[in-house]
Amino acid sequence: MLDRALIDGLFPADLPDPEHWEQLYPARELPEGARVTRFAPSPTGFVHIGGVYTATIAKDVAHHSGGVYFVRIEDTDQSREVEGVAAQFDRAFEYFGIASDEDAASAPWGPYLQSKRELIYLSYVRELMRQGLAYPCFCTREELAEMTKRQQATKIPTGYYGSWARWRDADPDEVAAKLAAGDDYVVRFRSPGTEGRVSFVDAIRGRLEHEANRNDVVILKSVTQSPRLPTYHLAHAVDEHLMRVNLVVRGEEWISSVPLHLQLFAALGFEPPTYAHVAPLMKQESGSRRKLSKRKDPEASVDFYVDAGYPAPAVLYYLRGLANGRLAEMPLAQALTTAISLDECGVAGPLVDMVKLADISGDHIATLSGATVLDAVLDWAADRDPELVKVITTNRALAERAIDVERVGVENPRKDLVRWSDFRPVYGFFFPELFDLVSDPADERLGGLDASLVRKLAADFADSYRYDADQPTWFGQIRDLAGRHGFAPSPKAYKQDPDAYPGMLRDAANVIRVALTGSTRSPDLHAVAAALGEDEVVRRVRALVG
RNA sequence: GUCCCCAUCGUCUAGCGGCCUAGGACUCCGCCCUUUCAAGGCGGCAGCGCGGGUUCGAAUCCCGUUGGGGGCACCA
Repeated sequence: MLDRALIDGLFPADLPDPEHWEQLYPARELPEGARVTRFAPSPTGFVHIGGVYTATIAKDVAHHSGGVYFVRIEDTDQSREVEGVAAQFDRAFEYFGIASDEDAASAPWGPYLQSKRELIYLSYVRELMRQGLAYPCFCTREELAEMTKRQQATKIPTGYYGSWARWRDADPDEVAAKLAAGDDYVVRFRSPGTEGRVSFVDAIRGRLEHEANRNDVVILKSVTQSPRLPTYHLAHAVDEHLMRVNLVVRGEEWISSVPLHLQLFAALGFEPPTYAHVAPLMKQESGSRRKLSKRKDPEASVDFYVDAGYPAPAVLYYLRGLANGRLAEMPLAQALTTAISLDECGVAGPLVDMVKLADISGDHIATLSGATVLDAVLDWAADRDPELVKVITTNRALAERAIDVERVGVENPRKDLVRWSDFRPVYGFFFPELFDLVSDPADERLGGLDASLVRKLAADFADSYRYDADQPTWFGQIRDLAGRHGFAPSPKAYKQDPDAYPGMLRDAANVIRVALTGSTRSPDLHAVAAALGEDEVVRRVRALVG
């Protein structure tokens, strides 16, 4: 056992004892059964959609149990830290409704940034060392790498344990000498056991069993760093305890660490939290599947959803459905307020399905009022498409007429908007400033009709065009036009003798549609013509005449 | 290498020993509605990885196997 004075000499003289922190951070006064959960992202400048998924579950469970959810930034690896992430986090968390319930100004359990908790960790590391439950290790990274290589070569478990634990029971004099010489070191946890198995109950998976931890893991990083920070493992135990977390919702990749964490909680004299390990979001890749990757998959980042303008409720609804299949069967509004249940969470690791998300999103937008959609589009476009913002605001009345086509006063609104970024390609044609005239009669959107026929058709339409408020009368013009130019009077007639006609009514109507909208898919033509006005309709169709 | 987790239509899933000739949703396909594009309605294709048990009876329980995923860092 190391000399107490020697140990204390490694830490600031005025470092408080654990008792100090215990008193500083009171137990939370919450109703029976209340869950205190947390979301603990590391500030790498990237918010993973899987983080939103896990945080949504954590926050939901906390709130439905009368408890609290908070965000704690895990910035113990300063080398990975990225500038300006705080603002980025705030935006993303706000957008997806996973912002923290409390912060250092509103609650006494902070700081919520691990790098600001240095002294707390140090108190506990010193305490562990005083009790002989932790010790300094002077192995260099090179020595450690060499050790791992030898272990792999002899096919024995890798790690710092047993006879491989060079400094675990080193001669105190040797340790003192190294320390006196100012050698660099880390502090390792003295793992109590190398044998047996541990068993614990996971709130999602039920009883889990695992080989006990045998490794003397690093709990405090190199002394050359400032601030001198702990590893995740120690910070986890200390923070969950002091911040009075009683339910840890985290990714499945942590299951293997539970035996270690349980040892740490025991060594520290803490009550361990309940764990809930969530299955990771997956991505299909040529036959097999893998975890959604930050590097390879754009849809792994929340920015992808925000930038494309997927409405947050749609994304959240999709994610909640992934967590609890039962919620996917409910209407969106209900699913968003119904509690997620941990024991109903899937354990397999679902593939994120962008097609399904698109369906959900389209359905959701279809339920929104035109004004709501417009406001959301404006909001989305604010710093992404200034031109669109300008056009919409200067033509607000037209924009409203456009968005209301087949949305207001119909039983089944059309679902042509999946993301806010769709507004421009889908509704942009309503605005002359955003519309490119279709002037090539051989344009492929025209469906391969003979160019001279297209010209004649367009000229005839433009010459005879008259706006009529009555839809059947208005559309009658196109029907008559088609008839005059030899198009089949009915689909049936066309099918009987395709060679006798240039096409069907739909083909003729398509020419007008493309001329007016630039697309083969558009809202009802009569409504479009009404919104555009007679002059603009004629101008667009005449462009095709050449 | 070793430890752990997982396994129902292409995808998300329901199913927790007989209500299962396996239900729903998305995709896809067909039909209907429609003077045009959508939307909508109806219908269809498609699944319990494999092998052993247990049981009167297994998608459901057990074992094995295969396949997939993850951990084994002074990253979280």
